[in-house]
Amino acid sequence: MVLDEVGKPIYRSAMKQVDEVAIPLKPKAATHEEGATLFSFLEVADQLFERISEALGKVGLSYAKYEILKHLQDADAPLTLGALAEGQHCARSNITQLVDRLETEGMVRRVDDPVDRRAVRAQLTPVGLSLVQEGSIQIDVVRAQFAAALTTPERVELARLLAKIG
Amino acid sequence: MVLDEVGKPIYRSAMKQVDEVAIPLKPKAATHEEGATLFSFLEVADQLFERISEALGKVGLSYAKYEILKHLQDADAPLTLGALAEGQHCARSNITQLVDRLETEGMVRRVDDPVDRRAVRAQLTPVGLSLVQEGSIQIDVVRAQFAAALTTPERVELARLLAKIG
DNA sequence: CAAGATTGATTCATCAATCTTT
DNA sequence: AAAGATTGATGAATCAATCTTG
Repeated sequence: MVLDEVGKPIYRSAMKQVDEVAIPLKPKAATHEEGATLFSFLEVADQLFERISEALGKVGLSYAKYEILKHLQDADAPLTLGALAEGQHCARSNITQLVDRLETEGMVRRVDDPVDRRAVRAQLTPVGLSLVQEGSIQIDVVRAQFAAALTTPERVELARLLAKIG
Repeated sequence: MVLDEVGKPIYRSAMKQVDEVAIPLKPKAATHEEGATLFSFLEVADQLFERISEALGKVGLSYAKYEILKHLQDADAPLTLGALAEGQHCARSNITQLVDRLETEGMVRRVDDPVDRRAVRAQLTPVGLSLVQEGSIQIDVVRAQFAAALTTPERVELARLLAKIG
C-alpha cells in the first residue's frame, strides 16, 4: 500500500490555461502573445516544484516534511510547534499533524517544554537529522541546476523582473 | 461553519528557504547571491497564485473548481469525467470528487452518456456558466496586472529566460 | 480483459472549536 | 481572558482497489 509521498501544488497540472482574455479590449489587436504570460510563468514554477518534489522523494521526504526538519536543523534545538507554524507561515493544526507523521516515522520526537507546560517542542532525532541532510543535498542539486540554466547576467536580470512582478 | 475555500499550493508559505548551499564548494566564494534563485522564483510564483486564488474567491470559486467549469465552457458540451481528468492532467478520482462538490453546489450536473453506459458526463448548469464567466473576468484582471507589470521587451525577455529554465 | 467511474486510505492545507495552562 | 496545542470538518491532490460495462 505505497501511497503518494510527494504531492503536487494545487495549481499543478492545472496550468494549462491558455492566456486569452475573456473580453478582448480591442477587436483584433494583439492576438499573438507578446512574451511571457501569467500562466506560462506559473507553468515553469510548477515544473521547478515538481523537480524539488522528485528530488526529495528520492530520500523519502515530501517538501512539507523536509521544511520542518530543516527548521529544526537550523535552530539546532527543539522548537515549539507554534514557532514551527510561524516559520512555515501555516496553520498550527497543520504542524500538529505533520509532526504526528514525522514522529510516527521516527524523524522527530515530541518533548515537553522545560518552562511552559502548555507548549510542546519538536526535537530532531538522529534519523531526522540524517534525512534532512540528504534532503538538502538533493535540494542543492535542483538549485544548482536552476542556477546553471542561466548566465549570471541573466539571473540578475531575472531578479529584476521578479521584483517588478511580485 | 465557513471553511477554507481557496487553498494554497503545497509549497506556499514554504518558500522561505534561504538559497544557501548545504556544502559550499568554495570556502568563502560567492556568499552574496548573484541574481534570482530557485526559491526566489518560486516565491513570486506563489504570490501570483495567491492573487489568482483571491480573485476567484471573490466569486466563490477555487482554482480547481474554476478549471473544471472553464473546460466545460470551452467544450460547449458535456464532457466525460475521464476527459476532464485528461484535460487537467490529474487523477480520475480527483475529478469524481470535484464534480461531487460542484454538483452539490449546483454548478454542474451529471448526465448519462448517450452511447457509452459506463461513462458519466458533467454538464454546465446556468449557475455554473454564470460563475465561470465571472471567474474569467477575475482571472483577466490578474493576467492584465501581470502583463502591466512589465514592458513588452521585458515580457519577451522573460519568456526567453523561462524557456531556458523550464 | 480493458476502460469508465467510484470508493477508500493517505498527505497536506485551511478554519472553527475545544482543552489545558499561563 | 489569552496563548499553546489538539481535534474535527472540509478541500484538493495522490494511488490502490472495486464495480460496471464494452
